[in-house]
Amino acid sequence: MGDTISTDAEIFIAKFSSYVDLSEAEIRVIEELTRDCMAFDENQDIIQESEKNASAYLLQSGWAIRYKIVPNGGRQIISFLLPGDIFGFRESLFDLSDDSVQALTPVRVHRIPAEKIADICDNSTNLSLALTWARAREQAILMEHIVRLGRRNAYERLGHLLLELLHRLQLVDKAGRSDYFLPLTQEVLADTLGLSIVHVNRTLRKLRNDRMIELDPQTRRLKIIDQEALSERAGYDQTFLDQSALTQDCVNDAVG
Amino acid sequence: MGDTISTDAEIFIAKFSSYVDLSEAEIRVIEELTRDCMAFDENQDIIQESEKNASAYLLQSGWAIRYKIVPNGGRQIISFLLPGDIFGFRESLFDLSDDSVQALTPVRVHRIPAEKIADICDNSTNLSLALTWARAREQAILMEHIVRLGRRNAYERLGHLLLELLHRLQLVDKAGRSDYFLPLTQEVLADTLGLSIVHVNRTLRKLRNDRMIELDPQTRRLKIIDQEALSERAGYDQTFLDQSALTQDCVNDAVG
DNA sequence: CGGGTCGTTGAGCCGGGTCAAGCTGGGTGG
DNA sequence: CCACCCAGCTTGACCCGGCTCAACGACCCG
Repeated sequence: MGDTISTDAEIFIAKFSSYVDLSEAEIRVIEELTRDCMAFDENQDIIQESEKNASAYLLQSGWAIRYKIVPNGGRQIISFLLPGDIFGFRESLFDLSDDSVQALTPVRVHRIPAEKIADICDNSTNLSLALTWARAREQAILMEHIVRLGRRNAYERLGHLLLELLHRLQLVDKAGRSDYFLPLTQEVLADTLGLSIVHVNRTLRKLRNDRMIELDPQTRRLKIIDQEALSERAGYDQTFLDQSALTQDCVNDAVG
Repeated sequence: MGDTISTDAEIFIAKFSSYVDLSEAEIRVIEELTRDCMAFDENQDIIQESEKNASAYLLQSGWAIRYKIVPNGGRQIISFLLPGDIFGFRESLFDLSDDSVQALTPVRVHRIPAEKIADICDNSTNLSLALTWARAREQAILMEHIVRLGRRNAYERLGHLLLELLHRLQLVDKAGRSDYFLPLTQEVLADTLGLSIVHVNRTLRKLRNDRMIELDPQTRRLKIIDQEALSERAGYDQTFLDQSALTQDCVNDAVG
């Protein structure tokens, strides 16, 4: 993550620009939104369970997770929040949302009060569309996670997740061609994939032995050696992430 | 489902009314939207994989599933679509959405072209909010499904799902106090819960033996004998479905 | 130097999968 | 009206992927 970003707005401008043409004014709006910023430490909660908080957040840097605790004490990680992601809007609609968002690494976010969101959406179809698109994409990722949990074995789950993270990070320029910084403990992987820590450990070993990945537990650098082979083996199809798949036709239809 | 609905609009009006106050004009919009209607037979696809179709659907009657096929031939059911549900909007944003929607029973839907959606949202904050809320709720259900698959055993998964369906059906007046018509084969349950057919069968038997449920495979009538006990046993908390949890504060914030 | 967090490995067990067979009831054609 | 078929349900026997328990190792930090 040693890249240099001149302003915090850049990552969001780049992300949105890949599927809509932003005007000068819209770019200025984004720059204003990203002017002030909140920092969270590792393991600190960003949104607490049952917090009534009508605002959204732009994730500037670092990794976060959305998770729920089940009655018997277990934790299920629902999704990863990566730089460039937007979150927290849905929660604001419910009095009680029983999921929480927590920083996995030091994190920087930009908070957007709900009234500002409404204001922005009213005044810019492009930005309104961007928000709609971000939510649609988030939903596609959740659906893929359901398939991963329901119909894949441990080896496939791990391979599939590692590929998804690679591609999501690449879209925001936070990964190399085949490697990235993976700040996850084996416990976090286990709680994401519905597996035990021990089995995650053994499955990672298998992936290493098969020369699918290289992972240095010290530096936390993950390298996917053969994306093609791993995609095949894990049943990975990155269609669900493609933002280029948004056609201008659809855009026009959707905004009327 | 022998209830009498004077017009198709009623179910949606009732649903939306539970968290926003609809104006006369908005009610007329809904009535117009539900004027014409498409019918699908059992097992017929409503939205095909990779269909580029910029429209949304209101589900009037019947059950449908959203699912994906995995490379090795398995099927994962991602969600159930019940009367009163809205679907198909997200798909319209992507060129390729790799999930499909299929009727489980005979189904009636109202199709809404994308430009009409945009038009409606522009002219009614209430209806725009309703759409936003419906999406948020759908996402909450997906998240709960992830927890179910990742951190619960077969017994809990089944119990949890049967309770969720009861409560969702009750909200649209399609279930009794503790029983409903469940048009699902054990294969459908298996593909939803990430289990094998055989194990679903045995687990249903356990639920019956424990006097948690009664289920007649012929009539397909399911009765949940002790909701309290089953909720406890399955770790079920219906918070994630509560629409009353939408506070007026939030509404005001969200629409600015 | 001691404690804490995370990773690693072995041994044994069990929840749930697989395979295979039989059952049941409704639908269809002769 | 019966014979057959077929989809869905049921049950038994066996197996295996993944879990649990337990111990140990490696590193970091105070």
